[in-house]
Amino acid sequence: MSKPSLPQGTRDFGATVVRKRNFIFNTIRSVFELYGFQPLETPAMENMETLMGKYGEEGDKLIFKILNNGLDNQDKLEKTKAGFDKIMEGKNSTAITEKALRYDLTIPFARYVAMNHGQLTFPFKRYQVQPVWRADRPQRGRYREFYQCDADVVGSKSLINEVELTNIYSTVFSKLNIPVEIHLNNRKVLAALAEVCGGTDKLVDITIAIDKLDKIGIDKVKEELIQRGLTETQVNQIAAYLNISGSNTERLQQVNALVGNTENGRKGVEELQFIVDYIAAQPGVQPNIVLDFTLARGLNYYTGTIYEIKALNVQMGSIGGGGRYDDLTGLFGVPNLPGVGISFGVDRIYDVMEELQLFPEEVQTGTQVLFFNLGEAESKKAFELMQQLRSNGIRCELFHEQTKFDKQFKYAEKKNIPYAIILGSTELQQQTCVVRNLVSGEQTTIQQTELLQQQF
RNA sequence: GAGGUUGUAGCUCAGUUGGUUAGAGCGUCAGUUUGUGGCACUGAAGGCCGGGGGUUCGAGACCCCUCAUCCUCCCCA
Repeated sequence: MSKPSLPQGTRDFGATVVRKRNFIFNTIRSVFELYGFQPLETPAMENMETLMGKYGEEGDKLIFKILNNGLDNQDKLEKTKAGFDKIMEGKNSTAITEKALRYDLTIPFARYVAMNHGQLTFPFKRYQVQPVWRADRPQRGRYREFYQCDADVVGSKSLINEVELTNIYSTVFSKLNIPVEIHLNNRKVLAALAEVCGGTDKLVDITIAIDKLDKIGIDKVKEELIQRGLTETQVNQIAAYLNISGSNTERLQQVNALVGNTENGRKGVEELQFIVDYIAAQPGVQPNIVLDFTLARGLNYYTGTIYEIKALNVQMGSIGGGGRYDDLTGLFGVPNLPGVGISFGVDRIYDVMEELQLFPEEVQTGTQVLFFNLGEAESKKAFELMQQLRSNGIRCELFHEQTKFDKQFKYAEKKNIPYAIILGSTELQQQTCVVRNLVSGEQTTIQQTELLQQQF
């Protein structure tokens, strides 16, 4: 028997980690609720055809497929073999696999909306916090099983939704104490850039290349653009676009000068302007918005605003992203339902908070009070008192067996329990107990009847 | 899918040009005379050196294969 192990890219979470993760989840959920979003949960697995073709060619490869049961059924041998041949050609076959693990939360959401659009009240605002799976190669900040926290609004074209989502990002990260930049762009601006230089068919090539700007630098981007078949004049135009800098207002002016003469460019600029102005006018703390025209994002269903969250002071990929899509449910036969959504990458947020040491210490308090076990009659009394404290909402436990003080103290210390209640033969007789603060070392003897009034 | 890194005690790692019985720190457990922890001291347990094959009188070390791991690219959260 070899040592037990975990599938690549998956993790166990111990008590400490779960508490920290829950702190993040609870913060995000509470903010979603604050903005009027409602919870939704969908199954871990979806039908293959629901997922395939939605994430681009690369995406399809990264979907975890589930092998059908009963492939050893001799009656279906021919069918199974034919199906396997198709798989070998890189195609899919429902004879071999008809289910797959959820790859993100947006497509299952779209599927849900398409299935239930008759019953839903629009605009429909939902949030969803569940794990997703990708057959990616794991590395720093990347796992094969990880959680996403999504919030989407469908059935509304209003840019106020974008403003709301921006504020959700800002509120969550300020509650978590993570300094971030909220990068904003608009697909229409990118489309306009392609129109102005290179033609619309070069849109994908251009976006892939310029998305890498901060990683590989301007010269390499230029190289890549040439490789992707753009002329030198076009590359220079794009370089001018990438050179846009200054305040958000200045950036908008510059981009407008470059692409504002096209319909797409005009609209994209207008939309970004709306969001920036709307937020600037709101009271309270201002979200840290950065207009970033190099931002592209892979998912090809985005059509308008796109978001990406960059944590400051740490080397980490984006910790959140999202965007607007004109017609997500169209893929599932329900056209004309526009929407916009955002996503939080909890696992990366966790890593960032760990690195910057941002978790509050209170997160780790489990048991508040440990009752010492000092004998049969003593522990019976302690048990009784413990139950009373519990009914008052105090988290406590009784040491499982009678043993010397040393062991019981050390147990409390290991588990970070702040209070010990000592009830030995003397206390039993006098109907008292000793309450000891394990952090300060102070202790007092009180009547057992006073215990419920004690502050922990 | 392409390239690289590292696999030795529960954890972090030493281990010399190949040479007796493979080490340290931390952790675990027990004790320092049985009602007050954190410190200190003493002691113990714990290893098919990732797995398989090869070279050699002799392999933790060298060679081949394999598995796992972490990282980079691609892509993404």
